[in-house]
Amino acid sequence: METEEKPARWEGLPSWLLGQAAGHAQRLVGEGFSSVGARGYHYRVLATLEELGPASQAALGRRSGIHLSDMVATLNELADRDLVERAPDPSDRRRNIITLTPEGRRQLRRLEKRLAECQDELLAPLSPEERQRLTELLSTVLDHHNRRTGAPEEPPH
Amino acid sequence: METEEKPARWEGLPSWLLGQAAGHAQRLVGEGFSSVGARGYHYRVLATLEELGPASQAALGRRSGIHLSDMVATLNELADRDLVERAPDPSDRRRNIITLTPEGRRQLRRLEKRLAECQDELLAPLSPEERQRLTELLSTVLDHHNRRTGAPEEPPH
DNA sequence: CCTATCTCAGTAAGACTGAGATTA
DNA sequence: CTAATCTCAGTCTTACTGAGATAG
Repeated sequence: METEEKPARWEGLPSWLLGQAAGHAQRLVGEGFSSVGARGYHYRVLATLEELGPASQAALGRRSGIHLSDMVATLNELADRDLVERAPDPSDRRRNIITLTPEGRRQLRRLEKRLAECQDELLAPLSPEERQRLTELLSTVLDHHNRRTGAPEEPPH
Repeated sequence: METEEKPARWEGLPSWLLGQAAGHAQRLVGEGFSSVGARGYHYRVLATLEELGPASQAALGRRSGIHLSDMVATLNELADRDLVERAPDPSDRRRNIITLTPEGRRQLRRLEKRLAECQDELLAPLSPEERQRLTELLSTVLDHHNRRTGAPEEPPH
């Protein structure tokens, strides 16, 4: 009964498959994060903050790869929820010093738990060897393009 | 001198790798398309139109997976460039019949050429066997999630 | 009455651009 | 004067939501 639906001509293209798979990944992770009232930028800032310790917004942005202008909005949201504290730096009054609160650290633990669960759900149909293989192939592609498109490194000063 | 930059803790996660790789893919394809004044939706509509022949906006949307509301804007743009023609359907006055113009078909040929070049550039660092393997792994993941998330098929009627 | 079709306005996330104010 | 820091207000793409008008 015509349950047949031939795929559109673009559905076999690697760029399409990547986009679709990334879409599922983002949906899963996004759902996991939003189930505890967060989104991707929140996780990245909290994780960077745990790694660096108290830091300026500019330092957080450089390390996490988030633009300064987005950092402002993200920190507003995190501070509203008391997950970080924003205090002026007495030794350089241009800066804000951002500090992870105990509640922020607990939130980070929750987000990392969700994140791990999502990875597993994302790769559910693959064996451990296949998961490894996929990760390697993606890393190879990524290294190639990050080299020629300017890695997460400092641009011309 | 400290050219070392340890990756952030999330940079090895499959969901992150997928997102980054998809980002490169989208950038490459987007650049290819915009070099001839188009974007992704334009290609998808033109390709669907060539496959279906003249069709209503709703039919195009169902087949191409583009929302009706986005279809309106996309067809406005394509019609402005004389790549499609929009004419009322005399036999059902709710409908518009969309037709591919000769210039639209030429544009589609250009877009498909760009698209093929982009796939090659995207997978440049991989051997033919690796490209095949990556495609298979992605398809496996995709099939899994499309089954449980409602495929591009008709939802509850 | 109910559904299909088309249109318009708005949202969301992530990434990015530009401008301005303040201070080193 | 230059450069760094922070803030605010936009843009862009893809995808989706809701409301309304028209017509079958």
